[in-house]
Amino acid sequence: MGDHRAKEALFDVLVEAARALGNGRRAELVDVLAQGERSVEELAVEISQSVANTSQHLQRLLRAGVISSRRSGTRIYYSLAGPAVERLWRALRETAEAHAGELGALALSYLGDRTSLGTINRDELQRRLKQGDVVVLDVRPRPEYDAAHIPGALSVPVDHLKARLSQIPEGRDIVAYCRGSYCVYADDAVRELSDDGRRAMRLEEGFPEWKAAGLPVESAT
Amino acid sequence: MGDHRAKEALFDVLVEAARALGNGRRAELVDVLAQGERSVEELAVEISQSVANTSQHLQRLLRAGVISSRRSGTRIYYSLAGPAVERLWRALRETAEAHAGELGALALSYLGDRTSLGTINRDELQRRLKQGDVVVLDVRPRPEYDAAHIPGALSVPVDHLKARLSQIPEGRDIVAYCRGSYCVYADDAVRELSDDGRRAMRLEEGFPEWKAAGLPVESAT
DNA sequence: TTCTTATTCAAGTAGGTTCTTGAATAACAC
DNA sequence: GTGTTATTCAAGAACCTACTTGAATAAGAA
Repeated sequence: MGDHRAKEALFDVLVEAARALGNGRRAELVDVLAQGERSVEELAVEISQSVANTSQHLQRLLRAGVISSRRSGTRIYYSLAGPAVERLWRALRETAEAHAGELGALALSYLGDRTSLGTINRDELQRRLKQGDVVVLDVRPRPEYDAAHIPGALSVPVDHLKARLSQIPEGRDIVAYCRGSYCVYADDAVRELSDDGRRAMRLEEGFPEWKAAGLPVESAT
Repeated sequence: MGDHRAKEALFDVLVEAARALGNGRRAELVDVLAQGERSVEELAVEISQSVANTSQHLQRLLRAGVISSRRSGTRIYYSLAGPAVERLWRALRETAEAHAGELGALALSYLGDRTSLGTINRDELQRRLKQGDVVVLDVRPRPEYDAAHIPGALSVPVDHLKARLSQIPEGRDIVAYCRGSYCVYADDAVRELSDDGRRAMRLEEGFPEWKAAGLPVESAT
């Protein structure tokens, strides 16, 4: 038994990644980085924080081994450190879901009422993609589409959707997807498409889950 | 887009479980509870903290949905809230391992030099158990063995090992297991058994991983 | 070189966390 | 009822965190 000092030190280190993820803004950063690498300024915009604050959060995540960075000219690009981090972030969301607690009410107030939205899961989408009777829209911001997307998906960031409605092929069902179940972009897109009289539904989860399931992925060279 | 207040609130809640796990003492509690339910006082002893402090940590974990409690007479027993928590705790350890960083040095100082210890993995242990050419020792504290253990394992808590050396069947290899890779009990047992001239090795991971892999489990009564 | 842009650093303030101590409950035995 | 044991609550001291502001680097362009 003995050395409880060394044991404490060991567990204090094991827990560093949890401390890093234990902040809403840093969790938002990880959720965005799960889509692909991004620069500091882009990330600051995504999480609605100052660049200085975002930089400090990123450094905390970096020290904890949750993300890694590379320099390209004057910009620094951050990305998730590896698949263990993706599993960690997923397990965290699942733990929160299992707890229910306030989560339901908060999700409702952020995501709105989802009961009327049609959904489709990964396996079925994959089948219908093979049959070719479906149009897939990637409604995430453009840099995330460029980093990687579902093969054949069209990039239509949700804030450009209204202007580009006419360019979306007709005669087939539309499936919109975004970052994951806590992302509103696909919901908003499905509502807008439905209002326009199109048959639209959202992919149940998001791109990271598609990729993690080992399904095919395409990226802009 | 729209309501970044509601988004912040949502992520703040998603992250509650990470904050709860983001403390070495609470992580130790989770590591013990992964073996089975325990009372407050038992847990306080395990993590070398006062009962009042342990109680406060437990309540924090409870509020975050990481553990659950049941009362039995004058005692309150805590246990992990569900399988998502086990995955969370595992992903956290894996993230720390992938980062390396200080972890290596700290693990060495707490666990000692492991290079000379023989190990065996789950699959091989299961095969040798079927052949019956191996003695399995559960060297965790007794309440953890009582909660659940590998079928056929003998309970020999590591601090009783010296006194019970003579009771361990001879002529077969010995495999000791405990809580997991960051638990020293099996290491200490293997060293002691080797010093006594027995052929001994440790199970690579611990009981929770055995159980999570869907392998058979046995419990007292 | 100087200018520009992206990022990081440093210092300060408001608020949160951890552990301690001693008192308060809650269930049970007598 | 009283006494006993297990657990929780409350208040306080030392320390850590999150965000702000303004200055400092570092790479590249002119």
